[in-house]
Amino acid sequence: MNTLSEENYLKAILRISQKSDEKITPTAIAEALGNNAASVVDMIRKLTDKQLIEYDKKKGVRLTQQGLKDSVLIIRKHRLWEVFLLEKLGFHWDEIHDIAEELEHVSNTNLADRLDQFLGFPEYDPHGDPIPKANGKLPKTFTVSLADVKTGVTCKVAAVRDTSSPFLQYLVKLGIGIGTQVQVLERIEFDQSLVIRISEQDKTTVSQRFSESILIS
Amino acid sequence: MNTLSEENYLKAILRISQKSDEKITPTAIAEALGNNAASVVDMIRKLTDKQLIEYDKKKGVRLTQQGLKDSVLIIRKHRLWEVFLLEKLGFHWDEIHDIAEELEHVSNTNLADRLDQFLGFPEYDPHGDPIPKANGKLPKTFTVSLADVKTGVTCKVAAVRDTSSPFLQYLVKLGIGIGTQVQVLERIEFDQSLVIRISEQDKTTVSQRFSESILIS
DNA sequence: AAATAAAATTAGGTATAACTAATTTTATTT
DNA sequence: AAATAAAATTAGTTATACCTAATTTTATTT
Repeated sequence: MNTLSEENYLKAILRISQKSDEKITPTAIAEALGNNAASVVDMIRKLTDKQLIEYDKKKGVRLTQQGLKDSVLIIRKHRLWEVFLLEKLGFHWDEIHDIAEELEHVSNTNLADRLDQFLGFPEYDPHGDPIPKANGKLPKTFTVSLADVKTGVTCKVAAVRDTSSPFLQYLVKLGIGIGTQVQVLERIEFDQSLVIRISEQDKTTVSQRFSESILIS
Repeated sequence: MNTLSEENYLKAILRISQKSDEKITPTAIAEALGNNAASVVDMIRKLTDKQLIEYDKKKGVRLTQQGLKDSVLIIRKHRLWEVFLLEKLGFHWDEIHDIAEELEHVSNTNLADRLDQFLGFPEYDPHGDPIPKANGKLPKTFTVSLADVKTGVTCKVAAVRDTSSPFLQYLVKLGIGIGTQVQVLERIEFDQSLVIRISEQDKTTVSQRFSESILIS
């Protein structure tokens, strides 16, 4: 079994690898976890010894088969618990991430599968992220962000790239949730901010960083 | 906030205080947690500094108001999660304790109350133990054990004092659950074992240790 | 290619929470 | 009351997982 820290490293490595295809450096992991790079080097050694990752200066950090399996399970549990917290317990969008960060480490073998069944085998979590199946397979993921949508086009919010409270609270304030229709009205060249229409509401302007955090379908 | 270890100590202290009125010694805590007495002395200092307990060689260890509040909340979470695991996820009687040991440490402020509501404000957990209310109050507890029942009397199983897998699996095998009718047919003087009738079944003999672990109403 | 900057690594240190072994204190026998 | 046993405590050690500071390696400029 893996410790809490080990699990958090595995999860971070998986998330980084999903975000881009660049090689995963100790610095990137340090940044993702808010840890010192020296600590990361320690943990890389530990995870390598446990055969959960492989590390090569040229290729960076890679998950082994076992490491991938373990980290996908953590993500699976995280997202299932998020569905549970929102749908069953009535928590708000911006509260569930932090609680799921703790719940994901509860370690019983059957827990994820039973929870999955109890929830009716959901495919996406409340942020639109795909929930890995029991066999490790992922439903299809959305990768086009609102920032890449052409002017005039109307699309639907499919997922969010940022699960932090401030971001999600801002979305609530704007009236944006998963499935909300958004039309891109104008792109301001100066700073790539977007003028958008959210469902039937008045126009709003949002920053580039904001539009990059919204994935659409 | 309290660490995982601190929480486990608080919980152990509460449980010991509920079991008997004798003073709580470092040795008793060490035994309950399976730790070395020296470790317990360290932790007593820490919890005293945090004003969660008071320690006096004469009076032993006592929970302060805050310590009591914290430890009751842990027990509350533990027992609520047990109900969830059994009723909602379909885990068996003997599986839920260990999972709840992990779940009880998840720390969101509203989690226990929301879970409580979701479960319909249950009063007892699947082992018959009373679930502390949000205000810290306990439903009435059963304290008479099967070992104290007079010969000939029929009673109902209200709770179990032991939540270990082997014990619970034995209960399942015998056909005993919370609410099961049990009649005491004979008490063997030699070793205080009991001959009992479980609902309508044939007679069985059970040991003293066994009958002491069953609380009745 | 040399100089500089950035990244990775090593060395050594800290806090937590456990441990063993030795000692002191308290309780129980004789 | 002295002897013995048990309990509590202290002193010192270990593993985990982090840290800072210094050094080495690698990458980027000039």
